[in-house]
Amino acid sequence: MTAVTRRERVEQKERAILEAAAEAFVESGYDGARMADIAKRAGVAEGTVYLYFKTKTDLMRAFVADFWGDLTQRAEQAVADKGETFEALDALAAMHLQNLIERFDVVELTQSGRVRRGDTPGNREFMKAYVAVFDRIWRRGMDRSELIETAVHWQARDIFFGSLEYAARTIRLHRDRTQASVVDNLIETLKKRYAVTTKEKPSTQKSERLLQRLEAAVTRLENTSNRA
Amino acid sequence: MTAVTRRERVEQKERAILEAAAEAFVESGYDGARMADIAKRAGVAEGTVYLYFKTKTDLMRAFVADFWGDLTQRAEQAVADKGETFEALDALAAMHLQNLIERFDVVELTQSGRVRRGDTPGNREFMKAYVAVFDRIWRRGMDRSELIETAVHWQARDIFFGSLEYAARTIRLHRDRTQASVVDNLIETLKKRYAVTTKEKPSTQKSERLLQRLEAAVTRLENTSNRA
Amino acid sequence: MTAVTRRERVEQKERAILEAAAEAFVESGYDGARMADIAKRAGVAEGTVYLYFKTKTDLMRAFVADFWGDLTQRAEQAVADKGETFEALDALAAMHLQNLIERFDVVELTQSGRVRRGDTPGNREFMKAYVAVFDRIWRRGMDRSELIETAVHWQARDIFFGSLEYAARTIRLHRDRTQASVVDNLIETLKKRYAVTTKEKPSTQKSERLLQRLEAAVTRLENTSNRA
Amino acid sequence: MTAVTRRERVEQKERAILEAAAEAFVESGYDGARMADIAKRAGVAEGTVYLYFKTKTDLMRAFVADFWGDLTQRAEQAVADKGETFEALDALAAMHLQNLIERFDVVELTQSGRVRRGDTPGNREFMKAYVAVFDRIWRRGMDRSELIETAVHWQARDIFFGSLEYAARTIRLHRDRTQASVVDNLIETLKKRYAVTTKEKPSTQKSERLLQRLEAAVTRLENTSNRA
DNA sequence: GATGAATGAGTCTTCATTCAT
DNA sequence: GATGAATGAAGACTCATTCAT
Repeated sequence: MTAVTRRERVEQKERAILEAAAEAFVESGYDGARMADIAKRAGVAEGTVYLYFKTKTDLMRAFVADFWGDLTQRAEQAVADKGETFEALDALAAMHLQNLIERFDVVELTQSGRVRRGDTPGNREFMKAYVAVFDRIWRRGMDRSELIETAVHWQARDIFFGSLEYAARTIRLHRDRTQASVVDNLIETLKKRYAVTTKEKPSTQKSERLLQRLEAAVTRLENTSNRA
Repeated sequence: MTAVTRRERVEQKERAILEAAAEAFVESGYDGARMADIAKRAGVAEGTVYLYFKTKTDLMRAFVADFWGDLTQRAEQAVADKGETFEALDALAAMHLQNLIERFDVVELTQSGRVRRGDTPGNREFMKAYVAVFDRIWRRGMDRSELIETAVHWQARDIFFGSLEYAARTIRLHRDRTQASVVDNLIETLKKRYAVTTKEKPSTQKSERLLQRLEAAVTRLENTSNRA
Repeated sequence: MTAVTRRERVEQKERAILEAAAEAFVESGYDGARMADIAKRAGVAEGTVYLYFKTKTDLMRAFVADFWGDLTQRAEQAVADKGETFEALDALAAMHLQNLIERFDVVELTQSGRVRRGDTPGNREFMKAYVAVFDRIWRRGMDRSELIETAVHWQARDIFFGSLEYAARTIRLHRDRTQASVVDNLIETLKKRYAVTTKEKPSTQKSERLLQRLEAAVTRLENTSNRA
Repeated sequence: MTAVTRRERVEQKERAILEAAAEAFVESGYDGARMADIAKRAGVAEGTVYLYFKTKTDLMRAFVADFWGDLTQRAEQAVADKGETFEALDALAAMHLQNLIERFDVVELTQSGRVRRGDTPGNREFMKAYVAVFDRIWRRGMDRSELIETAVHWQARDIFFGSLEYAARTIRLHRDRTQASVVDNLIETLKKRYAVTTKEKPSTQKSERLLQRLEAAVTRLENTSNRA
């Protein structure tokens, strides 16, 4: 009944395995998960799993890709209709925090650089796509001059994702902390730091820009001498 | 020179094993690490490891405790002589980021709540002691009215540690980003959000700081070129 | 010839493992036997053994059950067509002694209540089924009045099995002793003690019966006072 | 205080180890017993055990020898003052059964031909000395013509020891069976088979014996009820 | 003689992967 | 394509025995 064409049937089975893998990996981590268990959960024979995924590592990779792809899509939707920069960031933050909390295990499993032996070189790729959602908002904010000119893109990004991730961790332990307050505070903080206030004196801005250039130069110097 | 009393020798061996374990765990994670390998690295027989640590899990536990204890101590020292709140936070941030970058693997391994199967219930305990260093600074800042009254302690903490952690991750991938700039930006951000404003022009402070860095960088350059 | 259906092949392999285990256990005892060795003897890989028996203990259990089941069956057959009590006992004794001598190691291994660590709780169960063969003969002998009324069932049983077991042990050491002579002597002894002789004066019988009742009463008394 | 001469101190330590070994072996069997545990129980260092016994096997051997030596001595004492053959056998049987029941684990451990790997080739030797007590009685019985001329020595011995051993096993499981009744029945059986009949009414003897037991039981009862 | 820390060979067991059906 | 029985390498842990102090 469900699925008729050969192609559909294949995809359906692949999906089943992937979902089974997700469960197993999240429950027990990469090493803890058993292929036999995954097969059973997916309702297929052990050997069958290997028809779809060459190795356990491969299955892990696929699972991670799948997960982040899904997340990215959701993030993009959440942001789609937001016009103003901080409004969009607010929406993204809310969505992200929600995702982090809901699927914390996966995120953790996924991004811990080296999911120990499931060596998934390329995990980062999927996360990049996700992070790109933020980047787009930010760039547009700069274009629209809703963000101060001296804002350093990646620094803001670190604060954005870093804070949320950490918050997700603590929120799980302290159920009295609300997601909303975390998001509000983060946005407020970013605003205070990066939003363009019309009152700001241009002269300040100018010297600030100069400082910024100096900063870049010094950083380059530091790196140069460090490497030497 | 190399230990004489029985007690010293025992402690020395325990330390050797712990260090070997650290290496192995960091390199390969809990599951990936091999007891045989740890023993070899420590220069003892396999069975000997079990004289000091009842099980692999136990060894992991000891390693984690050891690591965080050390980190905490270092953080406390770094902060000890700092009076003003943001000065102290600056020092702590610098130290923390340094630690994170240097021993990123361990931190990751350690704090990913569930190092899968090495189940180290109580890891959080060690981190708590570490986080307490921040808490003390913050509370004093409130007492001294250097922080705005509406500041929410834990939110600030999330931003502080979250940003640094995330930054550590990205810095490892983008060598052109400096630790100093990350710290500067974070402190600046926190100030903008939580500092009680005293009219003082912030740019002055900042440029001063930059001058210091510039001086240091140039000095290094001079040394480098002298050597070449 | 050598099995065709899947089911047959599986059973064949299980049997092979069980037989290999029997050999190993008998040769070296529970602790002495090596799973690797059993696997090799059975012509399968080490892991395969674990597909059929969850653990070494489990394998031991199966082996013991198997062995006694087989023995019981053989004993029942041997006795099947014997009518008169002592004739049946003779057949059983011959069969039992034969079994004991042939598979002495197993019996010893098996019944030494505590095969140390192969802890086979329930071994006794299998032996019970075996002993039941004797019991049936004895009860019928009582019913048919071929045994004196005062005969105590379990005492006779102890002599029967005890003598044979011990004899099996000594026969193995002194090859000049024949099984037949042992069985003959045992049956003769039991006859002298428990067979109904028509010549016996009724008066004697009567007093004997009285003594028997007294005996029972005393035994009860002894137990009572012991327990108190 | 206890033990002064060097020799005494040594023997005392050896005894301590032997006793510790006995405990361990009986509790856990040969393979189950740990040398470290034995050392601890004996209150000496692990290495010390090896100063007294070359190997674990050796220790086992010594323990077995010790055990049977003691048993033999007790059996000889029990029999010492008995004149008539069956009287002596009765005493020996009672003593033996008592021993078997009390120290069943050891006997089992000891005599199970191959205490698996503790390979004690020579265990039999110790048992031989024990069995010799029976042999002496029997031979004297033949000399005195208290036993029929056709009696086969070893067959009688098998029945004697075999029955008692088996009975010991069952008695442990059925506490309502008394040792006395087992011994009585065994002696009665042997008499019926091997005693030279002297017309004397056996019932008399038996009833006499029963009277003794009755008296003893009643006495115990009296004491019991007094206490209550 | 005594100690007990150190050794390392030897065990059971697991599990990713293969392959005959 | 699917199955699942079979494989066997690998790993944590134990414990009799040794030996430097």
